[in-house]
Amino acid sequence: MPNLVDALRVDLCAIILAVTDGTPRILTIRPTDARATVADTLPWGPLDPRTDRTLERTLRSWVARQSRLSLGYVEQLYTFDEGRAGEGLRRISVTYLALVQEQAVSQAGAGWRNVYAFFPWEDWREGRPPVIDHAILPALNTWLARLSDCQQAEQERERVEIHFGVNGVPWVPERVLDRYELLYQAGLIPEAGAAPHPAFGQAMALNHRRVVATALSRLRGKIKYRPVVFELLPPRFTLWQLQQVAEALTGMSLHKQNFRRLVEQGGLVASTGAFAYDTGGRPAQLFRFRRRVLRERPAPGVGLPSGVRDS
Amino acid sequence: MPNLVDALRVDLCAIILAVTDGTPRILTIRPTDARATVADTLPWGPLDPRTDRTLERTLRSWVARQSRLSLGYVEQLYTFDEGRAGEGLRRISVTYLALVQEQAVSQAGAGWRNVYAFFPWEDWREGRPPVIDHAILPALNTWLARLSDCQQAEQERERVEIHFGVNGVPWVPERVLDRYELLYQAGLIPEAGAAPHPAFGQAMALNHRRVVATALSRLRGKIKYRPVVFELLPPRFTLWQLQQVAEALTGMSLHKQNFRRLVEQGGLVASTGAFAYDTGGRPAQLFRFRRRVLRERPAPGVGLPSGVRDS
DNA sequence: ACCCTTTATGCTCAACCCTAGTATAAGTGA
DNA sequence: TCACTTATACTAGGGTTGAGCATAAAGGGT
Repeated sequence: MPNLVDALRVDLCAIILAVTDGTPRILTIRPTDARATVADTLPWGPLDPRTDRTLERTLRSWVARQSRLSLGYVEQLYTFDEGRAGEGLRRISVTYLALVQEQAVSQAGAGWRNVYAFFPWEDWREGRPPVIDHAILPALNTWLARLSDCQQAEQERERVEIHFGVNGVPWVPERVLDRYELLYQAGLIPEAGAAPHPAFGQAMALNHRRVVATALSRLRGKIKYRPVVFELLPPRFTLWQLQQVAEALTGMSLHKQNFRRLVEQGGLVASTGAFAYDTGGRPAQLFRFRRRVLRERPAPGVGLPSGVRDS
Repeated sequence: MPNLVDALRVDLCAIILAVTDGTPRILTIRPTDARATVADTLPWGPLDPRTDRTLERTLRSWVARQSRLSLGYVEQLYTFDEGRAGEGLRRISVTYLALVQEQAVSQAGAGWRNVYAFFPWEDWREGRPPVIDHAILPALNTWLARLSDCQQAEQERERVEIHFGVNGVPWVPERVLDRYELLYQAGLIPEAGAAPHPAFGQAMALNHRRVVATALSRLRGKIKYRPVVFELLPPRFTLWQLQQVAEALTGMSLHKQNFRRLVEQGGLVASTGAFAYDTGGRPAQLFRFRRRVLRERPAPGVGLPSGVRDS
């Protein structure tokens, strides 16, 4: 039996998400390597198998070291096999998703980046992004046309339809990862180091863009049955703030009155009695998250996006 | 910087699930170690970082070696930190969930075990399992009573209520893992090697029972928005077979007529024109899964259990 | 004071879906 | 034939959702 404990490293990688002013942002680290055009990375670091206590704790400490952030809500996302790097080192990376309220980061190189800069086709809040019809679908179609195997081409065409909402297929926000992988297989995702493409989004180092896609997929799914949005909000918030966060994550606009009815009748929030006066119009009640809802309802979440836009 | 590539091993672990005659079963391996009362394990094996190509491929080959099964549908489940074993070896295990149709396994030691033998409190198909009120809640209550810190006791009491459906809180099938962890923390889960407890279920080796709990949680959640059940069925099936599989997984009985309407109107199945005559009554149409539903609906799944029982 | 703009919030109607049944169809075996 | 079993059709009532109209309450300008 070969020696299995050599040439193997486990890395921990964090995607830290916040929503400010209706923009979902992730924390990135710009490597201080001044040589080439280095792409941003997510905060990450290796596990020391002898001294580190748990995976999550190690992750937190790497994040603290690289960004001085202390994380609250954290969940494990996915474990990627990175294959063998140059000198034969096998890398496995375990990724985590953290939700925080955006805060200034003083650490050099660390900063917040708009998620939709990496996935321009995912933001439907202003309607179907033109980039889909102008750039993405044409590129996918030429890729399909070049496929020689007819049967496979048909299958891939179906994937395009399903994931990008063509021919009457509805757009499904959660399919972020499927869309990313489709574009990747079609050779349309610029590699790290390449110039950012206005239609296909900014690059990141390593496979970090895939990690972000995984996170967004998971989050868009989870928001519907778990009250995770509240991790991104201050303790007291207006319903409009809540809605903006939900919209920022799902990339969809929601009907304001119905959203209000949903969260209020759903018992997700309770009024604090206080008001916010800086709304520009009538003052808005300040609400707080009602933890008790967890007892009352099986799957409390904020309304699923039906693609409706506020007038 | 310390040498990080020593004393670390990544294991791959599979939970392989099938449903036969309304019983959900998992594939277990009985170690051939004849010494002590060895508990069953799931199929697993270490990753060889130098020769193995991908995590999933390695997993498949371990399963094939230990049970001669060849897996179809496989998804990654969770990555566990197993801590340091005796001699300082740090173990990480990446677990996968596979869905198959049950088939005979000839390999020595391999066999199928009823999932609910490990989690007797999770099967509500015959109504609320008596074991909850007779054994589990009393044991949890004495545990709560012993907690000294009053505030923590209140929090833990709330967890019990939420997860076990006390005081009008609805029973939520997906919370399998939460319930397992609660019982574990309360010291009520027998360790591997202990005699199986009729109320708290059979033991498994290592943390494998936690892995199974994780899998069941995931599956019960996923069944509602993804057509995963069909992986467990033959290509042609009756609606009653389909319902039995759904019930076996969720642990809930469903209203037959409504279930039929749901899957039929939902476009999940299509009639094949053939009939099954061995039903004991009127012959039943044979259906097949309608793959095209993936195009039409955002989240096609089989109806959520509302705890209704067929008369 | 009055009007206009802005945002928050209340309310309604119709379409749709789900729940819990009742009723009927089509086999089997006595 | 009847009794029994399972499959399948249909329906009445309640709840939820989608979409829009209407009103409330602030600020600013005149």
